[in-house]
Amino acid sequence: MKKTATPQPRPRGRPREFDETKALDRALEVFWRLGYEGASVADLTRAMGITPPSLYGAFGSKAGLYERVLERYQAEHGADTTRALMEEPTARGAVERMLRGAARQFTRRRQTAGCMVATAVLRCAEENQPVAERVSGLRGESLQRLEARIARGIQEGELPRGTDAEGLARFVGAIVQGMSVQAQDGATEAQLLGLVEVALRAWDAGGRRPRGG
Amino acid sequence: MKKTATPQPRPRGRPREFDETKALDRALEVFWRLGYEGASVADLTRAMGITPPSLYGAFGSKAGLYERVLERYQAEHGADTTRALMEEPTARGAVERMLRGAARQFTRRRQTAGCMVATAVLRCAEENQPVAERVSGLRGESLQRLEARIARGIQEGELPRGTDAEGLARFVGAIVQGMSVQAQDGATEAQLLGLVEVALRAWDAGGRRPRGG
DNA sequence: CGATTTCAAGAGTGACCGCTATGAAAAAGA
DNA sequence: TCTTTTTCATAGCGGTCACTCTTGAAATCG
Repeated sequence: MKKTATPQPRPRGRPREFDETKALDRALEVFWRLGYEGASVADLTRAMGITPPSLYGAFGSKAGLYERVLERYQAEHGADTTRALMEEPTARGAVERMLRGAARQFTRRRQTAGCMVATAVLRCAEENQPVAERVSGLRGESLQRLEARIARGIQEGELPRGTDAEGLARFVGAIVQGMSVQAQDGATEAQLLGLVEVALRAWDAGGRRPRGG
Repeated sequence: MKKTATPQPRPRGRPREFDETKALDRALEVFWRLGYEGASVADLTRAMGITPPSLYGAFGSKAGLYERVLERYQAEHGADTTRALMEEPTARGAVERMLRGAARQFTRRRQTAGCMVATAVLRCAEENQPVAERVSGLRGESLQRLEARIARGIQEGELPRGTDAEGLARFVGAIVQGMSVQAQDGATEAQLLGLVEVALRAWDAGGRRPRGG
């Protein structure tokens, strides 16, 4: 059987010598560990195994590379969370899977602790403000998705009608962000799971108005 | 009546011309807003109204200045939290006062959003690792104080005997850290208070083992 | 007063920042 | 083969980094 013809003929000039995806993964590791400002172009090129002109030719700028890295991070490491929200039949189940997953993911050996987005570029020099706003926007989108899933839970009768969807979403978001901080401070998976236990009991009491003093 | 003799005679050489406390407050604002790495010595000296030699003469280094700023931050802005833990008769009351206070404090107008310690220097260049560890240590101490207050609540019978003090402390700490992130992302006091509402209901269910499915 | 001590300011230290000009090398098209 | 196109590595751009040398002013001491 004939192989399908390669859809795009080989481009004109000298072919790229490095694997863009692999280089991106190396850059991801560096940005994750050192942060946007803490990672210098020299750190990045060393890890990626390329020279500065290659980096700028392929990604435009340090900020452009970071943007590509963020996309890759969300596709590779944020997929579990997204799937939890999509696949689980209940909002409660989605949140539980999300939080337990985060506890494991944030404390994986051979991987930088914490989340690359939840606690990234919180403070930075004036000149890097656009990057900070980009990451802040990603956190906002996460909160939106969470809130939408909760709202669906209310509509489907899983949660009481008076439930504060935004408050609940911000609550869950805060737990994830706090777990990311504590993971970076050295917390173990077991310690984070203890935290999650308390949070999930909160969820179970979350929709209703407080019952008394 | 004679005044008590000044305990320390005026020092020999030319006296310092700038007010160290005021300069410290100006530096605090800059570090708070831009972060440790994002704040350059030029930013700091401009805000403090002094020249680099004066800064280095008085504080030794950028890291030394940051250390002094952290002390001042804890004394000035962290005092409410400390007092809540000390003064409130119940752990529950302390946590409630702490969280509501944080919601207001993290969103004060004319002040940088979020906490200067809860989400500071999470990622940084290799060379600044000691600073990151210092701030991480401060967060650890906060968790310790929180856990101790909760343990006291258990001992005094306020909380059930089986309560997971560490899990509960980490839970409350995560809420504060998450609130700091969300405040920096633009959340309002009302939004953070909604989050706190959910968290406090969690607390009320927090000590007990889950009651069922 | 002169001597001593300490501070402040201008000016600049080498090193590193993000980024790029230059030109050789490697592919395709003619 | 020869031109065109693109990528590569060397080398280095102007600027800023944290930090300090040098000089002279402002205080106390004898």
